[in-house]
Amino acid sequence: MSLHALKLAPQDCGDCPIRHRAVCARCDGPELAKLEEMKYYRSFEAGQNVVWSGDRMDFVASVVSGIASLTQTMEDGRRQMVGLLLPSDFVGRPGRTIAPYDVTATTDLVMCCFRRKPFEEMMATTPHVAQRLLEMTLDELDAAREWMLLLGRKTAREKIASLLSILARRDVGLKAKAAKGPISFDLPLTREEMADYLGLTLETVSRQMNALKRDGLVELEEKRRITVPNFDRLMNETGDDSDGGFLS
Amino acid sequence: MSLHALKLAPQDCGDCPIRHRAVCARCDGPELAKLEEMKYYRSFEAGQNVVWSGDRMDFVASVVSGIASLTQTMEDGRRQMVGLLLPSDFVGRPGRTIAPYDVTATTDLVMCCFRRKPFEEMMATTPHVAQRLLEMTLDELDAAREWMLLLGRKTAREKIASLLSILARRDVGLKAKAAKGPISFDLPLTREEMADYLGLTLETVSRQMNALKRDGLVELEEKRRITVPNFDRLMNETGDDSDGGFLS
DNA sequence: CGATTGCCTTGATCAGGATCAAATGAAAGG
DNA sequence: CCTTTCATTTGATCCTGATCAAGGCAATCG
Repeated sequence: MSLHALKLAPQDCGDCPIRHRAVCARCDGPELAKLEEMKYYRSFEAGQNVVWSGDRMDFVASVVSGIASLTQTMEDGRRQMVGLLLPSDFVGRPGRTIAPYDVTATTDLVMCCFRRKPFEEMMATTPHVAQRLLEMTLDELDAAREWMLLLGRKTAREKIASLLSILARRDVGLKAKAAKGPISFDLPLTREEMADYLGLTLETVSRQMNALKRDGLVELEEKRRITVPNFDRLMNETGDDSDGGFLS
Repeated sequence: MSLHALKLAPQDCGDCPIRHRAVCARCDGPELAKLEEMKYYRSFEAGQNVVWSGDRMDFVASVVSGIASLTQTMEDGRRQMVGLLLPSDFVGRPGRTIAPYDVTATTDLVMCCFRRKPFEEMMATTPHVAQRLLEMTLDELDAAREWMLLLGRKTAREKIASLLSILARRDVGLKAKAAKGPISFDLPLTREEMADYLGLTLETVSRQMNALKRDGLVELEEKRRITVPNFDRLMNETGDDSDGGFLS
């Protein structure tokens, strides 16, 4: 029986473009058994809320399948996505009981949960877990800072191109990128969610998507099905360095 | 003899508005001695560069005094600040040798450094240090996400008000905030640095600063000396929830 | 002392996205 | 089949903040 969240070690998926965020990549003795017995699963439908900002959250979890988003909302309704949780990403902060953001299932979602109290106790006695969690958190911090550059300084077109290239990489892997073949994938976000991710309005997202289509940078056969004929040409629109230094 | 970075435990400075980020708040035996013998100090003048993005960085450090900033720059020169390091903040990522950002001394700066290799070794054998570092990193991640909301969704005026209220809190503490008296502090940033922090141009920063002054929300006797007569009125301009849930 | 330099302010104009409004299209339901 | 709903597109207009261009002011230096 598989312990999803715990078995994914980075070295197990060398090609994967996403930084895997297994809770514990290195422990395989009693700690794993302890985690195994405290875990449980929860499923959510697309659009369903997982926790509200301000709620008590007495579990930590990692995403098994599907996508969840973290969003912040201002009183007047302005919204900003601040995190996008992909499979194997971790959510919940040891030591903090109140959720600081809304967590929402963007697609159908399965999470592997651990009650916070025993998880924290285990962390205190198992150095590997704390270290792995630190690594993961540092990766997330780097991603957040990349995102800050996007929000603060990129144009609408660059923002869209950046998001699409992130999703393309995630779905297809760096190998495919190197291969320079066309890349196809499903957009897991609505126009509005994309707008919340990018700090734009949904109208601007729509217009810029169609602009990229007009310019032949992407093909949009079905509104939510994207094909990128030439990844490098898309990258040129992102404003990022050509190498796209994504992983360390 | 003081081990600056290590002696600051959160509970030692209850009033301080800034989340202290001591490397090790809880260890006080052999680990402290080990850290003590591997530490060394480096000083920088205002404006001086500490590391360039892409450089090899074979130390980790914590800020003793002064302010440093982390910035990202695009090829065409657009710049975004992604971190502001205040005293007791930590910089440098265990496990990563290449600096992902430019680190610059914004004011005169003293840092307490540890060579990376021995620091990492110590981390591996001292669970408290990894746990403390995890806490600090999670705090930083929360700050980054707050910052993302600012960059993505706030107006120029709200951005300025937010920055000023952060600085005001830092310099004076929550107690003073509660006391509702006027708050004075020195701006440690130029208009351009503020702009890079906020995702604006320096002209817009200048205009909005003067607008806040005209509206009586701040007083600017000397361009870099700020007085906030009524903190709550400034907070109302930030767009944040009134409570200003700053710490946990 | 005048010249230079760095930082800040101010003004005029422009443009990228936001906003408001309406239409389209596809899927779901009665 | 018609209606409803939701996601998306498209159009017209507006406005915030960017851009371009000068000018002020204080500190520093020759």
